[in-house]
Amino acid sequence: LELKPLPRAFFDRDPRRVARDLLGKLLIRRGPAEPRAGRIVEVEAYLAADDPAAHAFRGPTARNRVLFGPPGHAYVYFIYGNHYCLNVSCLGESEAGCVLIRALEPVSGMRAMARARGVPIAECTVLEARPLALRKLTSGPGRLCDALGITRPRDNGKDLTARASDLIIADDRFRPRAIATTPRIGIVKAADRELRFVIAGSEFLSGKNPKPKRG
DNA sequence: TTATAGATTGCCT
DNA sequence: GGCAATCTATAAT
Repeated sequence: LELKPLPRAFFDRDPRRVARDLLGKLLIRRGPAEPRAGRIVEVEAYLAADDPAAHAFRGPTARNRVLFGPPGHAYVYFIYGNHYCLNVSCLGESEAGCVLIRALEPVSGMRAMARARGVPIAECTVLEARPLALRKLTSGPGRLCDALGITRPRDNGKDLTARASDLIIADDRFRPRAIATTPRIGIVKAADRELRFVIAGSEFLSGKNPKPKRG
């Protein structure tokens, strides 16, 4: 995958617009071996201003300082004592919006993903078992970080738009047919706002039985 | 200084 | 469907 990262200007926009436009893009972990990559099928926007659910809502802290820096950088945080989640910062220093990457459709490096996730590799290579098995790799914000080896110590603050970065988001010209919106998942504050965006009908959304509304 | 809730997941019944 | 795991940021003492 010899794709260029998305430019910084892509992320220097309202998080809702960035979120919608990130659907269909590729999240790529480069390394010495085959790249691990997945197509973004589910995201959530966090607005910071007037968004009590956003980590940036109460201003900058040691944990969220990346959000108050330039756009296009990785904000990785640790949650529930077990999992990392990946966000991309949007807008500049004065507006700390971001987009949470919640699910990918595996595209490349599935063997390495399976290894990283502790899923039997055979399950991901036997054709019949694939759809179900592949869901275990990157369908969920914690899972996709596991699969791509994304951690806070390693990746927080990383510039996702840098050519030399080992973690980038790229456009391979894929365009989603239909996009749906729903309320964000797993939050209680501002739970009514429809800031979750998914590729309608994708088999790789988070959750057990995803049924997004049309939007 | 101590308590609690959290942008989750996987295993249990 | 229910709940434990397991750490940390933030609230409460």
